[in-house]
Amino acid sequence: MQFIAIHPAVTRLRGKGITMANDMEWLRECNPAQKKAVTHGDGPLLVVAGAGTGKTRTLAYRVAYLISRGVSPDRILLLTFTRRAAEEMLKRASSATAASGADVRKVWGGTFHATANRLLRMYAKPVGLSPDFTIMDQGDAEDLINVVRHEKGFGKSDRRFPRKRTCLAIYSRRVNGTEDLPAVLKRYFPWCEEWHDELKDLFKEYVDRKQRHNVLDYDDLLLYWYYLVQNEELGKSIEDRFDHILVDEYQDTNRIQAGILRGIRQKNRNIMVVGDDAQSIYSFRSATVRNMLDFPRQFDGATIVALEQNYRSVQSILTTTNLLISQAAERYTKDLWSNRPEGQRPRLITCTDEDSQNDTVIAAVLEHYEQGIPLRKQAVLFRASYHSNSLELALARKNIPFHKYGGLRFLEAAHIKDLVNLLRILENPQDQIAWFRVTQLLDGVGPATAAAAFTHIAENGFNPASIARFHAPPAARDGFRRLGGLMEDLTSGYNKPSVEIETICRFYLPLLKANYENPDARARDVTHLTELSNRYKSRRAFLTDLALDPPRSTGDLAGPPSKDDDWLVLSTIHSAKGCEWDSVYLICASDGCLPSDMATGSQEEIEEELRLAYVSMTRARDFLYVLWPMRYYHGRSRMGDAHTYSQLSRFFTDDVAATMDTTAEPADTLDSSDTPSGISDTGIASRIRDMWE
DNA sequence: GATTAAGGAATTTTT
DNA sequence: TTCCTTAATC
Repeated sequence: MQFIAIHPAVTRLRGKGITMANDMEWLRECNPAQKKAVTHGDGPLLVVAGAGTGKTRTLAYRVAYLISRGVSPDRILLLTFTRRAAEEMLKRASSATAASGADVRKVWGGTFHATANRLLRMYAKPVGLSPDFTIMDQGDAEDLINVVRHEKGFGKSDRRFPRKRTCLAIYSRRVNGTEDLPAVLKRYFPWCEEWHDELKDLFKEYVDRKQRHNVLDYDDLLLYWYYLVQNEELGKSIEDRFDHILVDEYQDTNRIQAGILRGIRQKNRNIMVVGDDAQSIYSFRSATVRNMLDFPRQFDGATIVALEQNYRSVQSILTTTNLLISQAAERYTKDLWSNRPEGQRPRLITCTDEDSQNDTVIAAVLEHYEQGIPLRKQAVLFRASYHSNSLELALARKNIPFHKYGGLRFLEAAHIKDLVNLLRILENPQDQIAWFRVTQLLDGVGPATAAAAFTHIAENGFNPASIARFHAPPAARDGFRRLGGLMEDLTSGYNKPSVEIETICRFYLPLLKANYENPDARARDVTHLTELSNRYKSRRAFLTDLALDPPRSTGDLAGPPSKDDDWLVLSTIHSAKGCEWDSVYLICASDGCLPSDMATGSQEEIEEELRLAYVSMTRARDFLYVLWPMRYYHGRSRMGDAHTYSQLSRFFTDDVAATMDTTAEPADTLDSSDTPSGISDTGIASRIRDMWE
């Protein structure tokens, strides 16, 4: 025991260049390229890591290596795409360095946004923020934009003003990229160009409003951090905190993020970035692979290491995915290879319609389950959240438990927002959006009364309890009295967040029953939120985590699934990033879904869709199924059978399909039951279309 | 004048 | 299923 305790000091004394053979047993798990990255000395390092090449392992061991070389854990900054990814890496680093007694938990690990939050609270004063700022999620930001938009009277004309979501997207593009507003509009939102002046006005007021109300949106977290490090003194202070900076998923960072890194790596050039240009799928968030490509220029003398051995997939899957991604015009990473056996060829399955697609997926999932692959090692992936709607119903009918990741999340449900906004009022009574939302829950209160109520609050020094004295219109008086009572209860003393939520529930649950449909399911969500809050000591930490690292999955529809703690994973491709499963089912692989009809405007957009297909298929270890329905039903089935015919995604060219086993599901309707099996798409339709190209 | 109910439209991906 | 406008009602 004592030996272990003095061990870190001993290793530090040994200095550089001497390996600690016993310590680094785990280095043997690395292949030569990984080892080169892990044991890299000082200076910038770019790791180009293809899918499944052991990126997590490399980053984790790099952290472990640095610590075993005497770097203090709290002087390491590990930036990842999700908090889960950071936790996973630190867990592995922790077991590798267990003997040294170093506390890996002290590593600064997390997303850019979470790190920004932590730093901005420390440096709030010099940045001009109050340290108790609250963070708006996307929905809040949209609401604030909406309020300003209505105040300004935009949208009153005969031409339709952009929707609030679009407004925020434009704003976000503008601040995260390098283009000015006219350029952003022209390039990404051409149909909004006529609104340039109004939008500019809107954004000006939006920014002003955020600052006055002491709230930050997601973009602000990065922006304030960026401007913080532009200040020479403060930038240096942050630079000095970190001996080493490691960045994961570098292909999905934007210009601001790269600027932040440059700002805190002026003198100290110890920075390692890891990425794969073939997996860049976040350009809608202004991410650009240019960051990766420009890295060697921005950090002179950078060492470049490429990881090309894939440990994840069987060779036959790689054959298909390599061929698929080779269609990309711009590509810098090489083909991947694997030592794993040939394995089962990926299957390309044509289904008559969505129902048949659902049946096929479920049958295959169950078959693999019978063979011993638990449900949680199988995943159904899709381009857009709603693509899984009918599958979710089918799974629920068959009592197959599932969790869905991505898309509409827990936090975006109206009733959860209500509760969170009640908490947010307590945390930051200047938060206008929170007040708007909460007061409009009351009977007889609309935008006008809500605005008057907020003015009242502002005039009373933002004291929440003062809402009780607000002169409400008769119809709303009772509601305001009860809200006032609640605020008095809540501000009368300190309580844990979970206690506050319970108090709030006594006020809120009756409103929930009155205002929403299926109140029972929603009440269950409320209970779930209460349980979540139990883990937190402070309200601020709870709210911050909800905004920056929201609960990601919903498993509601399938009833209480956790019976045996096993569930099928349903996920958007974006949310599947970085994950792997034994068996993967890519559904809705038809043109219009993947590539999405929304993203076929330019060559760049289509290429990003191709990379999405690539990301989804490279998640698979042993089995890969690609399915597409020939027919989609829409409409509520009232109108008979309104449907459209679709085609196989353009990414599955004849060449790609030739590396897969193609099957057409036996049709169960008369009109197509004569289709000979084995023949899917003869390409006739596309040839007919080609005449008009 | 403000609220609410109702009808029609549109619907990517996420920190 | 949510968003947004319009029409009816308090």
